[in-house]
Amino acid sequence: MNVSLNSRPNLMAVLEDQGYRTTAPRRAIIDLLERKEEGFTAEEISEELPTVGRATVYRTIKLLLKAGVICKLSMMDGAPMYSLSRIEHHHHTVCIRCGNVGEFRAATVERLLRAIGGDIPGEIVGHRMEFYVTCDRCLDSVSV
Amino acid sequence: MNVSLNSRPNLMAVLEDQGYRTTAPRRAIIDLLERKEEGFTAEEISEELPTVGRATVYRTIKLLLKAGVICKLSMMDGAPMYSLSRIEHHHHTVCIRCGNVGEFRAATVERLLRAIGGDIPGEIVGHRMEFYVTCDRCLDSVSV
DNA sequence: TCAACACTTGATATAGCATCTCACTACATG
DNA sequence: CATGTAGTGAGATGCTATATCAAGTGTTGA
Repeated sequence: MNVSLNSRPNLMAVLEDQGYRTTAPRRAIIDLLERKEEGFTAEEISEELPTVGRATVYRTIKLLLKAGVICKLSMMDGAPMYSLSRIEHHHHTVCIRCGNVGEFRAATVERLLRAIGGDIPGEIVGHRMEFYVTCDRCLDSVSV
Repeated sequence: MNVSLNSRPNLMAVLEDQGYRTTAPRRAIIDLLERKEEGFTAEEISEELPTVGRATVYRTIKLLLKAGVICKLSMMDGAPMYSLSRIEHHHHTVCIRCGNVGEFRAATVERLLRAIGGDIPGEIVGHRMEFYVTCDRCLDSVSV
């Protein structure tokens, strides 16, 4: 099913709502992102759009991050990558073989966070949680 | 066995066990780390030991990381920092005001990980989990 | 003991990700 | 459609970290 495409916000509209202008470079970047099914790196976007300056790529990514419509996450070795957000508050799985990014929203996680709040001294102001996996597709390609 | 009296391992001994030589620069770095109560950055170590080359600082940190006696973690903005490991498998709290790093090992977390294993397609090979807090000390200093 | 060899080191260059600078461009509003 | 300003690109710069490589230094074995 193709729910994912429909459930994605219109990224350009999100930026417009924040008072940012619609410009050709931003549109090019966003069009590219909206066609991506997987996670992506900033450098990859920059390479695929040679006419757009790197600074603009990073600037636009930053705007989208602040708007909350994309997420920044890390590969297991710390290399940064980005991914479109499909659901409100979620966490990520990153395949260490193919780089494919998944999202999940387990109620268990939310319960955990509340439970841990009591164990931790001080006030929790944020968290980071990522799971590194070998995805089913990659598991198949290994065993076959 | 290289179990020291307090719960921290003897870092130099850990490296020796892996076949690495005891050298003056390594000893200097490790002595400094063992006196640190809080998290630290590589650059900070390098500045406090001007006679030791940066490369050696990073190399030694990497060895200790591989040996599992220190952890690499991220501040909320992604800036890297390191911390001595005191307990086997744990997670971190990082104070966003003072940078103090805490460790905790909540049984809840381990249960969560197992529970999530079922929800996630593919095979989990690792994870990253950090909590950003304002620690009690900093909360006090704000309210006083 | 000591020489030989392999491990280590430091200075420097380089890599990867990201931001800053600043003159120039082009969007949106009056 | 002129104007003010947000936005842009080229290139410099910053930061964390690693690669290179000649020179230095632990350890081993005779």
